[in-house]
Amino acid sequence: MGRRMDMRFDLAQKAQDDGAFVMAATPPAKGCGGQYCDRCEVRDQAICADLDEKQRVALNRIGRRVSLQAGQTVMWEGDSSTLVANVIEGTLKLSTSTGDGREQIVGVVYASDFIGRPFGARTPHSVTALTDARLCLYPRGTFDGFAREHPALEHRLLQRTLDDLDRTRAWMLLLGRKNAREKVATLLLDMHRRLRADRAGVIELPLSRQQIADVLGLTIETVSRQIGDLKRMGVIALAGRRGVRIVDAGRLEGMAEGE
Amino acid sequence: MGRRMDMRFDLAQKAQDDGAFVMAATPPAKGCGGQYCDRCEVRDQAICADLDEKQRVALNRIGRRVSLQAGQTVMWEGDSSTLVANVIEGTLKLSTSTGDGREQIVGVVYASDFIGRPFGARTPHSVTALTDARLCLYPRGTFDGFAREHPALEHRLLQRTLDDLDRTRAWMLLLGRKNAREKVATLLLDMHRRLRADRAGVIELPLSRQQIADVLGLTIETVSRQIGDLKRMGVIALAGRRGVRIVDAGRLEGMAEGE
DNA sequence: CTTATGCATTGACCTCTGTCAAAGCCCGCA
DNA sequence: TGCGGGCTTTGACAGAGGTCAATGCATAAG
Repeated sequence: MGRRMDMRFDLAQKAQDDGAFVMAATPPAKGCGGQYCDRCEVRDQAICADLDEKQRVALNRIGRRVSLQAGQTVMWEGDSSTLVANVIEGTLKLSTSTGDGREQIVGVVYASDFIGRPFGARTPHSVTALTDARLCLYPRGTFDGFAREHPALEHRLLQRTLDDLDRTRAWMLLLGRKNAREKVATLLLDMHRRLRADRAGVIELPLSRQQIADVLGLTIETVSRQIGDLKRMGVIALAGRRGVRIVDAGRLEGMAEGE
Repeated sequence: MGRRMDMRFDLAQKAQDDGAFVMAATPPAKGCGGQYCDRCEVRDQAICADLDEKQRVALNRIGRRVSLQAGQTVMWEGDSSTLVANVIEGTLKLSTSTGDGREQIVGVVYASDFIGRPFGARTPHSVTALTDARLCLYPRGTFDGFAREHPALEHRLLQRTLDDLDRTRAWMLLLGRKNAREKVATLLLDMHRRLRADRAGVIELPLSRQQIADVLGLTIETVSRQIGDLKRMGVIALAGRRGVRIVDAGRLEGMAEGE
């Protein structure tokens, strides 16, 4: 565990520095009269979708756009909860760690997803950008107040949270009861469902091997071996470090279920 | 896996029969004018806490009380979502299974908790009584409508769902990254926090060894060995099959964190 | 109080996954 | 185009936890 732990602390340190830098360097919030929303890429999927023009302008007034680079951390596990946000673009991870540095990724969020902990004092997990990303960021207290006054927003947030909970519980079955082969197969299928493949059918994974291991509760070596096996068996094909093409989806699905 | 699987199917079958029987045998719903709520044991903790008298009467009119015996299942994974409920008394488990019968308990719910999947078509996991229990049961569609018209109720539901999600994600760290000793220690501490100990300091676990294994992603044998070790080390004492007394809480906490 | 039944414990063994260590190979950079 | 560093792969080995099987022991029925 020594090796792994050291690496963790390096990463955490690095991310923290980067994160602090970016947050400080972001221009101050300014009222932007809703013009962002009009051309917002996710406005029909995000929790603000059911707000009318006037409400959206009001919400916009309390938020601001922020850009993140891959690797930057927006929120830290255990910190007091001061920010929430909509993801406009990019992929981020939610993660927790044990005291001795073992990490578990507890969620991966995509464009239009919501992050942060509204109505609560503490952030229960860290949030880190896996790719470059853009957020629509709100101060938590202000957002809470706005949400309480807009049931349509709260309802959307509830729906989203219920869906997250379902997905998270489904992932518990994977963590507790699936073996390495089933875990890797399930993840590849899951990513294939969420990410768009290019014309060659290749998807670009937003996760490194170590991060895949952290999602699946495995080590990087086991992940590497499983992916290698799947490639040798002709079920998937690899394109560089992050590219994957699913060659035999049926067989991969069978493997995900342990057949 | 053969042995385990057979047992699973027996259990599932048995529970299903029992469950069907009880649900059919329950007297039909009748308007009860809110008199149940007045003496409800959980009315200040459940999601109905913030409703006023009139609203509570209206909610009560769409619900009914149901008693369950230990082992009975109220909802099945994958079924269409037709019921939601408040838990008045007792402990229940939420569980999912793989196609070949491996089970994972994805949640344990106690008095005042909410069960079922509002605003969704499918029940994502089964719900089974671990002890005798009493529920305040609502038809899902009717409940959904009521909730949409009562933001105070939806807000409580949101808060509860956010808390559940936090707890569930914390459990993912345990499933993915903790070893058997840490898992068992964590569970015992968690139960000790939730359940009231008698004057001798003994808590009665609502879970059998197999169910503990299903919560922790272990086998019954590993759970048994770990509990045996903790007893031999003098960290806990056992009283019958279900009784546990924590002798050295500090040491147990250390073990839960992997020290 | 005795007995039967099912849950729990214990033991022996094995396998999957983790650990440690050494190459290998992308990919950005010069 | 060549180089360097970090990520990834591969190999050898160890050990935690799973599997199979037998025994022990609460609990409830008689």
